[in-house]
Amino acid sequence: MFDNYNKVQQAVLETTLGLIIEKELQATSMSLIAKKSGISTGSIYHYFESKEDIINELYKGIVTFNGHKVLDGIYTDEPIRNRLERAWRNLITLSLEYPQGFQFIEQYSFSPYIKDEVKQAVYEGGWCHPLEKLYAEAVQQKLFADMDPKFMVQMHYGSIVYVVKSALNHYLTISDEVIEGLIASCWQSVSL
Amino acid sequence: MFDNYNKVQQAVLETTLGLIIEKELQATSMSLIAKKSGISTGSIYHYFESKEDIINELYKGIVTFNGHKVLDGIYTDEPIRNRLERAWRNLITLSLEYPQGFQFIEQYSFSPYIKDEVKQAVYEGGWCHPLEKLYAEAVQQKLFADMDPKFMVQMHYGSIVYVVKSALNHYLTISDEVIEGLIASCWQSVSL
Amino acid sequence: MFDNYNKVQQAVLETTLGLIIEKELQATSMSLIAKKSGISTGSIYHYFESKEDIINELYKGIVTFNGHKVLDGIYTDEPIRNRLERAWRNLITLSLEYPQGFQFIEQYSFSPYIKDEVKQAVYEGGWCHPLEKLYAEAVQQKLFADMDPKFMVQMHYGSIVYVVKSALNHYLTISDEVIEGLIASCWQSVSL
Amino acid sequence: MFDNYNKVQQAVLETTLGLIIEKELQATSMSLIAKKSGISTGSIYHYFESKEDIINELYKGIVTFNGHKVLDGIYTDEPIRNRLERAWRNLITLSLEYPQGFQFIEQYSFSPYIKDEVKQAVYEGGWCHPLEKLYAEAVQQKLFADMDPKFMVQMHYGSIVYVVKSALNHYLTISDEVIEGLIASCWQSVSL
DNA sequence: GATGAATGAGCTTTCATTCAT
DNA sequence: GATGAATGAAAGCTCATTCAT
Repeated sequence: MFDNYNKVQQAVLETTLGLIIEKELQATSMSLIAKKSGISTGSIYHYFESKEDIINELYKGIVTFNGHKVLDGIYTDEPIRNRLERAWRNLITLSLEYPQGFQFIEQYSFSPYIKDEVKQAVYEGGWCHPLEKLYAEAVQQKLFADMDPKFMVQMHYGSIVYVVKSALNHYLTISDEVIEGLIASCWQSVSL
Repeated sequence: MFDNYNKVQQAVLETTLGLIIEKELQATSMSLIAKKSGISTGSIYHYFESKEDIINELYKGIVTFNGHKVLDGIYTDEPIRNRLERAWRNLITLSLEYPQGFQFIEQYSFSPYIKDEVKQAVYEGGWCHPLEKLYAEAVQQKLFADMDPKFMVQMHYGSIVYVVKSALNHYLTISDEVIEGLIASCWQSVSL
Repeated sequence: MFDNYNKVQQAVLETTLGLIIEKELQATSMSLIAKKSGISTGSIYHYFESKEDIINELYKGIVTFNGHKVLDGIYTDEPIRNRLERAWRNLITLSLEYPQGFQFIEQYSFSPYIKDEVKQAVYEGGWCHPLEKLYAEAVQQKLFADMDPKFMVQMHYGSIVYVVKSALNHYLTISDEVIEGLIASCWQSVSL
Repeated sequence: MFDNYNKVQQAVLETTLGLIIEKELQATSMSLIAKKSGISTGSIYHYFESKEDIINELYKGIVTFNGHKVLDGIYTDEPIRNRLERAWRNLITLSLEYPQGFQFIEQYSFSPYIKDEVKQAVYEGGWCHPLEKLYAEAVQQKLFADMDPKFMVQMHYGSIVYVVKSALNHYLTISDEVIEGLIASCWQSVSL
């Protein structure tokens, strides 16, 4: 999941992610990360500036990883609908396959612990912009109503996030049928 | 916002909410809450069992408050569409007027710090069930496609949450037009 | 056990004794005493100056009570041996019947928490002096070796205390036979 | 006194012992131990699990130390009387030379703060068993009356403890003569 | 580069005591 | 005389971070 980092950093980031999801940020101490990852605190501080730095790198790493997964296969010459639906399907699959990363982003995208400059990455360096372009195209092709693509992306992203969240919280059960309904509803919600 | 609590508890809950949103849970120490609320730590512990207890009461209080606000004016004999759209409009207004409560629920509904029994309140004691009933009616009246009301509520809730979130993060700007578009999209997304 | 005190004081002293033996002095808080005794903290402070005062009164009260019990029936015109053995038997019975008072004195007679002036009560206001007089008589009657009565009292008191202590700690089992052996050994240890 | 421990642990244990005797357990705070021992609280918690752990290790350490001192020179082929009297003399010397350890055991051997498993050490890992064997031999050799060796050990231990205690409390003065009288009385008390 | 013992500020929580009612 | 809410200093303990080895 953290391909841009060296082995030590990967071990730290993966261990930290697991601990934060399992126990909460405040219960995830450096010494616990050290013990679970097998890296001494001294070494952790050699590769990361601080605990805050680890969390922020984690955030960046997950957003980057998610971006690649979501955008996988959307730069084709197929019709927009196929490509857009593929993106949303990618997002659903990703969230269910990597629930820790999904939960982490959900839980900490509002947190003051994540620096504002890093947060921008979610919106600007992530998959938002490419998707917004797809929406803009759909508007141009008169497929979608003339609304701000940014707005539509957030709206649909929210739909998906909450259905997945409910599934992870065991409030809903996700089936193929549900996924199809979700994707169809997204499309229909803004169709002309 | 916390009408069921006495004055001391209200002061503590309101102060805590403000601090958590401003600084993060882990940076919100009891002594800071005491100093800012003007209640001594001893008194805080007279009214709350622990820090965890404060956070959980905060959660419960906000969910209850939000529930009343969202459901305000939906038990009329108007057509379903009016009542459902009123509920969503209530939610949007509420989230923009009380952004701290909104952010808190968003950030901590996944947190292990909130006890599972308290989390259930969100789904079961909150506004979800009444809204699900409205959706079930709409399905029966052939207004909506035959999908699980729980699923539809979550989907639409997610749409609204993410649009509001983007606005609070200054990624989007919300106008009346945006709100109308959002509500219309929700309705259209599952309409037959 | 605390006949010289009023009802409120008695309730406080008895509750405190029970709690200290069960939980330790440091785990016996004023609020716990208040809750268990049914007396409010305010009232406790009306009748006692401080927590330290309660403990010291407790000490005095137990020592006084024990003194009466031990000396019961020794001011007769029977031979010294009968009277002395009766005193020791009284002590054994007392310790087994009121183990909490016994333990408390054992545990706290060294404690800096008990004021020095109060501690003197054990030696001087308690049963030590009367017993020392009996020993002095026994020395005079050439029953006992010519040793300091104070020394002999402490020596025999120690014997009894440790046998009782071992019984309370379940290291020894006390039977009538054991008690007879103990008393006989005390007598024999200093006999001429 | 605490040879099995490293330097930091020794400093902590010795400082703690001194403070507890001087001020009482509840007045001996971790920060006071840290300040007086020159070890930071963090380090103390690196070497001990908790305050309770320190106290229990203290207890174990003293009991072990005392055991060696008391049993020193009793495994010879001299007559029993010499060896037994040497043991008691060792105990008296020890208690007067290391009064803090002596007082600590006296004061806290009843305390719930000391775990039951640790308390057993006093009776079973300490010097009691070896001494009980000596007594059993003395019984077999018809030197002593046929009584439970455990009982006799406790009885004599109590005699010594209380004479020493009285001396430390300045109620008695200990001289060589007193010590001789004490040892002789112990022997005589159960002699046939 | 790697280690983990050492630090001490700061955490949550308790508790003896006071005092308005 | 009785109450118990209120106080805040101080308790035991944790933990991000440093640095000698």
